[in-house]
Formats: sequence, structure tokens, C-alpha cells
Amino acid sequence: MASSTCQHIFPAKDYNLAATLASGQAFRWRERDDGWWEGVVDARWVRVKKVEDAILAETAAPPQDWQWLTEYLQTDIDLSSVLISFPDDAPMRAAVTACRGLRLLRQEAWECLASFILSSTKQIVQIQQIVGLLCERFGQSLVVPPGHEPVFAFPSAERLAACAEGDLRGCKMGFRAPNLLRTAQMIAAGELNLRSLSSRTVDEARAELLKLPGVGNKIANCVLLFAYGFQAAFPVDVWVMKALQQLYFPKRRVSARRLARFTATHFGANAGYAQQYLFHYMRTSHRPPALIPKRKSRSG
DNA sequence: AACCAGGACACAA
DNA sequence: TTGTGTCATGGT
Repeated sequence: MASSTCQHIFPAKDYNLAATLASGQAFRWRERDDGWWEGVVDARWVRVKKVEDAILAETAAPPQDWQWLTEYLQTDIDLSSVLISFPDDAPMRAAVTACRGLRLLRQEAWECLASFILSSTKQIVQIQQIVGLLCERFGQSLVVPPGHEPVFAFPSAERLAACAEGDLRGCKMGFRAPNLLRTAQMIAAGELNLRSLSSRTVDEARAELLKLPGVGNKIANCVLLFAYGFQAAFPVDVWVMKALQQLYFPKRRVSARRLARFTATHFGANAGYAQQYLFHYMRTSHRPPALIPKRKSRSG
């Protein structure tokens, strides 16, 4: 009997799928030992795999078209023109060399916003766990190929708005629960229309996002960059801060204001893209050595 | 076993 | 304007 799955191949040269899906932009991808990455995009189970100069994709049910995945993976953008816009300095050269083929995804705005509200002072593995629990408990069940574990869509703002704070805390999100809940309620009530932001300027869109509880500059910039494609948006988290301090301002403390002005002027029109390279570079190639537990002096 | 994690926020000083 | 404590949970 024939499989119900449906495959498609996207031409994609110089596309580092693993780095892209595991670089802390999206939190629903898992790599299997057979080289496939399984995830959920909108309301579809999907898996993708890098083959030579292309990405092979498979869904559980045949979609009408594949535009949604082209958009999500951003396979059509010209990466070389982005890279060439980066400043020609030693840190950027090192980051680009280390993360060759890293891309920015283009995610659905609500999922991106909610996920990053949950991201504050959390490691990426924990964000994945929290988002996983949230989807499992409150997301719509999706069609999966025979033999695969059930998966769930990211829950809508309306669904989360109907939750009690305790339901959300049950997903291990701790003090982020009231922020996610109130934000979901504001979105569900139409106090802020996420779709309308795409036609605004980046500064207008940021000002709107900053009205949401739990959304400060860093998270707003993540949403502007990863969901709306404002490539000048420049999220500064602890890793990027380390990168800027160590690579650009060694031994000199920089104020947040000056730093914001530096990132806006130094990295050019694709500053956010450059930021993602610095982030992934710091987390992979540039990690400090693991702490070795101190041994008692009288060990033998 | 301390230290830290893709922060935001209220409140000092 | 810049610094500090607080929030909740678990990885390293």
C-alpha cells in the first residue's frame, strides 16, 4: 500500500541546514540519526534533509504547493549578496568562515513572539522543552506519517488566552507564564494586530511589540528579524554581548546606548543577519572550556 | 555545587 | 542615565 507522504526538492546551494535549524531561531526541530530534521511549520508536520545543492522535504499529506516552505526556509534569497554586505573585519570573517551557509528563517509571527517570550534567561534546550510541552498540551493535533509520534501545532493566541496561569506554569515556564498569558490575551482581543506590523516601518513595528508584557528590546528585535524579516533588527543577548565585547571592544566597557548605535551603523543593512553569524559562532566555535569540578585536595 | 541561560521590569542611586 | 534584585527552572 502506498505511502501517504509527499516529497519535494528545493534547490539550495550553500545552505547549512543543521546550523540554521539549530541556531536558536526556531525551537521545534529535532535531528534524527538518519540525517532528517523533523519539525512543524504552521499546521504541518514536515521533515527536511540536506542533499547535494538541495534540500529534500517531506510532508505527511500532499500540500497544494510548497511556497510555505520556500518562504520558511528562505531558499530563494541570495546569500552571497548578504555576506558581501557584512563589514570586512576579522570577527565577521571568522564568524562567516565558521558558520558557512547559515540562514535566517522566516517564521510565523505569533509562534515566534510567544516562543521568544519564553526564551528569557533560558538555554535553547530548555526553550525547546517548554515549547514542546505547550504544543503537546494546547496545540492542535496534526497528521503524521504512519509510525511517527503524534505532533501538535503551536497553540493559537486564542487558545492560550483561555488558559489559567497555572496551566502555563505547568509547562515549566516559571515567571514567564503571566507574560505569555497577558500577551496572548492582548493578541486574541485584537489590541494589537500582528499581521498589520509587516506593512509598518521597523521602528513602528518595534514600538508596537514593546507594548506587550514580557517583550523588551531583545525579544522585539528577535521577532522583527525572525518573523518579519527586518534584517536591520539586531537582537543583543548574552552571547552577542560577549561577541561584541570580546571581538570589538576588548577591555573597554560599552554603554547600552553606544552599543546600539555601533550595531546599527557598523553592520550595515543586513545587521541582523550578521548578528546571527556572531551568535552561532560564539556558541559553537568560541565556547569557553567546560568547567571542571574541583577535586578535593586529598584525592588519591 | 556554584554558575549560568537568546530578559524584562520595578526601583534605587 | 546606569546599576541591582527579582522572577522559575534546569543544564553544564
